[in-house]
Amino acid sequence: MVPSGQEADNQPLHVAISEQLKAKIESGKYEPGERLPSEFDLGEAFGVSRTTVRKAIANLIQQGLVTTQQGKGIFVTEQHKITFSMSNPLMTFDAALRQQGYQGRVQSLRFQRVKASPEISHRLQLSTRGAEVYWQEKIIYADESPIALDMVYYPETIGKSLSAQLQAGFTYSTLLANGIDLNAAKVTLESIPATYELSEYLAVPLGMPLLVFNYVAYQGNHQPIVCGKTLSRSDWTCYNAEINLD
Amino acid sequence: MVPSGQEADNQPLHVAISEQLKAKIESGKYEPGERLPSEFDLGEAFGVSRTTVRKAIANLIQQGLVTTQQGKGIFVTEQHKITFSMSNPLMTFDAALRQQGYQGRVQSLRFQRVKASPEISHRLQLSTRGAEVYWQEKIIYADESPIALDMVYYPETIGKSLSAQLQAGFTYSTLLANGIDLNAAKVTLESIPATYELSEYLAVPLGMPLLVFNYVAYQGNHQPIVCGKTLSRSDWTCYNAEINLD
DNA sequence: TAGTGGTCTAGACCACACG
DNA sequence: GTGTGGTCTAGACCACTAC
Repeated sequence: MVPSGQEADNQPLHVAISEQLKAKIESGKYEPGERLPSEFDLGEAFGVSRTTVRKAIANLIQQGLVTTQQGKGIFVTEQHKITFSMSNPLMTFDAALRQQGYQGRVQSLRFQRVKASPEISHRLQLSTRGAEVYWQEKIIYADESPIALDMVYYPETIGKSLSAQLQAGFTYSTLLANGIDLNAAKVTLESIPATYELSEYLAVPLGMPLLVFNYVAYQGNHQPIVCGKTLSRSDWTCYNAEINLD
Repeated sequence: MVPSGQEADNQPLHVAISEQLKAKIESGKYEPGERLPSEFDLGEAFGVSRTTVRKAIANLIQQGLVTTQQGKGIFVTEQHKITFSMSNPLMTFDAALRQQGYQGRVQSLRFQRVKASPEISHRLQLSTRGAEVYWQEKIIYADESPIALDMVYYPETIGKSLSAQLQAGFTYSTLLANGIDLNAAKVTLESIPATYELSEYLAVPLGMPLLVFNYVAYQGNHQPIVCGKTLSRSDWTCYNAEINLD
């Protein structure tokens, strides 16, 4: 009883419906930003219950094709993509944003002195046991959209002396402006689905992919200056690199 | 009427339930690989309908914490993570797999001569219009798990002469074994949610994050030898790099 | 006030796994 | 056969948005 005749059979109804809607989105029949018919209307159009329509919409949300707004409707996702160079680790965020036509801004959620965990001690090569570090969490915005959550650890001396500036601006710019030149880094990149907590910070649906950029950055003399991780919305961000094995 | 007393209020029931289950998983009360109670039993335990339990389980699936198997049950996800070095682009897959204790294997889905698209022509720096290239799609396995889908384009001469070997093995190993030495690459890394098609190839739920490793690899003389993209399960894979700006 | 998506229920039937 | 997750229904109420 697939209504608007289509598709191979023995496919669940909600899949058939979401695939039909997906085709309309990808072919441009529903344009980015456009509102889809309401769940009720879609149910009537396809001859199914609202529950089934909602499952179909959930499929589209998981694929990042639409978002929903309570009281307003279902909207086709608009595309953005900002590329960050791995050759100048994360800290180029502000320059990269500016260069690609966005206004960058940070919102500091937390900036406090804490006892370094063994892992952080190791990454920052702190020799004294139980040394203190500064721990910052901040949200990075491109224009008005939150696109990344940055969790950073600074050695005590740096965090203390640059406290005010680090809370107001971007990490790399602040360090550079104070004569601290980073010229090496060890990084890893992976991806995780957004938890509830992260989905609220970054205004994404539960489970949406986030890129995790894990880094330790060093000064010329191999002294670690900062480490941390940047969790960024994968629908907004991309990393690139040029590799030479010579 | 939140049953097993807990949590702030005005949180949806399905969220409260999934967060409780999540806590039990992360604290180890449900161990990796272990089966959770059935949907029916969970519904009784929490005093909610099966629909609500299913929504809670869906939340956990989206966060990568559990997987379901029809007829069998709900199981806590087991953790794996294989790290690939970006300094030796994608092609080190087999060496990296072996080194980290997995048996690597490829399954070729397609290997055929096609007319190069403008994009591929550009990436491979093909001068003649409408040149032909070899297009390969293959699935990469770690032991018995599919972990990546590799889509590769080779210039005609290479694809033709190494046809049999490229279909049977890993790209980099095959090229190296034939005296083709890659020593530079341009790469980008991003992440996307799995579509239906990809979720079937890689045996993951719809929407699970996939890492997209996009690459063009060059021979010493700056000649592009191969380009393509590797879509890998983000729960299995991680990329790292060491960066020097000296 | 009307329309939208968000939550939740109770119940039905199906497909698959296992003994 | 029994138990499991997968699909689907019909209907209720709530929260939010807009007019």
